[in-house]
Amino acid sequence: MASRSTRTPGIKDVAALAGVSASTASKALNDTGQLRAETRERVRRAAEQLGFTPDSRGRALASGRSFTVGLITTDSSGRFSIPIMLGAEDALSAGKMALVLCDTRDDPLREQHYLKSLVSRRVDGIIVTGRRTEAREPIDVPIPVVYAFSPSTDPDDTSVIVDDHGGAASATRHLLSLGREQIAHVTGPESHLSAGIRAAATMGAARDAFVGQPLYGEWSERWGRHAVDVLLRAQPTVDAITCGSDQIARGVCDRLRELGRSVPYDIAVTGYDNWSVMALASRPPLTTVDMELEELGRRTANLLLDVIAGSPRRGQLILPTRLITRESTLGT
Amino acid sequence: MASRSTRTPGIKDVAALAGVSASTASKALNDTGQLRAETRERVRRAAEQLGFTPDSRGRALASGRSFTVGLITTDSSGRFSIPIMLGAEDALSAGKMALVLCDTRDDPLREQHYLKSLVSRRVDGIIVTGRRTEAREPIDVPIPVVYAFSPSTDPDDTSVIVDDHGGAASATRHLLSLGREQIAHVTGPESHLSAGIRAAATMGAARDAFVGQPLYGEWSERWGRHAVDVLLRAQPTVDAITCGSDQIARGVCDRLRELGRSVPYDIAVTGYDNWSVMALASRPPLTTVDMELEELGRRTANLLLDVIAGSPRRGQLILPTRLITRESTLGT
DNA sequence: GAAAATCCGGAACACGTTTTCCTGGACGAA
DNA sequence: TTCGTCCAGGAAAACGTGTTCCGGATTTTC
Repeated sequence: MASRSTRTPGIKDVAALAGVSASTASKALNDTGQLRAETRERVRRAAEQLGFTPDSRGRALASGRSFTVGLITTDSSGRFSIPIMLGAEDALSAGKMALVLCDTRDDPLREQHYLKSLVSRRVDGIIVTGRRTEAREPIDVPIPVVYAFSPSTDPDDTSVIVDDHGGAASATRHLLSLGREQIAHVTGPESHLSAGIRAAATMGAARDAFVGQPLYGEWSERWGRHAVDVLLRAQPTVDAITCGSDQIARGVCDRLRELGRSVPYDIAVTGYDNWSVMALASRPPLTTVDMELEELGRRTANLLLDVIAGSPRRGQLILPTRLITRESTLGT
Repeated sequence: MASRSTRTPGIKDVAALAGVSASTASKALNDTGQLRAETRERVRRAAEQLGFTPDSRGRALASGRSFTVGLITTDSSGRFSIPIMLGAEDALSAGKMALVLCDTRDDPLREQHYLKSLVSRRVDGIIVTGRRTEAREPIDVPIPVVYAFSPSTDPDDTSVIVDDHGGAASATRHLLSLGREQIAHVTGPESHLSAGIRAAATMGAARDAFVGQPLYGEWSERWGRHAVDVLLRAQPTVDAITCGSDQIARGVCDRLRELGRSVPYDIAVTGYDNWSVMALASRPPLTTVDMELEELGRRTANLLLDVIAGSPRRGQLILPTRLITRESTLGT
């Protein structure tokens, strides 16, 4: 009875079983065209009986779209790319789109290779993301592109980025609202854009309450611990420390505890990133700024879908952060 | 001169420019068939001039393959899935395959949805991975499948897993070789397969040197800290602690330091996972077991490629771990 | 110089679907 | 009865590539 071997059934098999033509079967299954309800139902039953699944390669060819988008990340082992990726994947799968993953490992050659591959697959769009907030060179492809987290250097490109300034400012305002009057800032390398922006935002929001200069170092717990020593020597009366990352903040908390300073009663501490393994494991748990990267990924994907659908939205979309308050800044 | 608008050029455009037929152009570009070298070169130049990129949808349709594999993960935010994913992507991209990402978020409904989508895309194969080492129900698709990290409950399926027993044993043997004579074990929930296996392996390798019973708790720094108190009360002369995870080990180290016990001189400590943010940030840095998950991802992908190519390799492939020695077990 | 072998390239088809166009029939209205 | 309208469904083209087959052209061989 099996026509050939047990090949996966095509629409023609369904059509044959239902006693109609392939085109009629297509219309029946896609709820298009003019068909009798009875015919539609018959085709539908035939499809179910055969376990028919439409071959999207054929569909892609016919529709001119591939229902696939590519995600190019320079470094997906980084903890920023991953939530973005997941958010994008979530939003895309809701729209029946698939996401193909391309990790360039920061290698321009690999990036070229992936771009060719994506163009060759006639991907409907591309999301480009990076591990730093610095703007990056745009990619050159005849396909809609949206940049996430790292914007394109071309302001006419579509980019979705985090409001780093607002995030840092919100942490500082939170400390001010708790009555803190001497706020210091410990962060990563001065050469990193995000470190500079967060430092500037902190100083801007703290105004007279800011003490000393931002302490630039590296994104590590060790630097956080060391910075405490430096800071207390210069500013012994400091009552709050905002940090450029949760790692630094955790180091700061550890060192303060070792020195017998109570967090938050003597000194309040804030982090940045809401990286749960740091923010929650810290003693005490950290008040921190969540960049809502998964939401950023979702928004990026939806923006890309809009562009694909024909309504391009140029320029930078700046998404707000969210302040998560925990014990490291409890009110006194 | 442009035939229509600035459409992306097809092979027919290349053929027209080179003054040959489409089929000849195909042969020229794929180094197949019988063509004069001069013709080949002419076509090649035409392709380059037009910036021609073959449409892989057409190729997929014609070849019956999609050059795509799906990766189903129950939870890609987990830190185990990510390196596996990256390794797989790396191995696949070398073989001109693309990886489409499906994060089920542990929702059976989403899993079904993704499976349908992958089947519909006529994916060449599927990699299934999970965040626990427990075996999982196999998926039912007419497509080659390889399971990574979480094997299939069907022993005839192809699975690639970590040698958890060997990993834990290697850490213990390492401690024995350093002359440690009273080894304890602190790990996660007893209900977790990996916790049980690692505990059994530790006891088996330590033999008489094992003291007390494995301490089961949770995979957290807090439990590690607490376990130290429990352990020192019962076994005050313990000189080595193997932990079921780096998080636990970090907590253990922290608490020991607070109690004035030196790691490694008084008590040596080992972790598990080589999760850099824990293992390197710990004081002191942790000797730990690296499951080499990226390599596991690569092996999985290559195995899948083999299956796709027609040489199925059934059963479980158990990959070795690697012991990374750091200061937490320095020789005395 | 003719037959055979070799080389080159084109035409046609296959892949699976969607879509456009078209036909045959049913039905209603004049 | 006849014409027009509408509906259900079929035939064919289109998407872009790879592959198979075949004929014409060129070279080789006797």
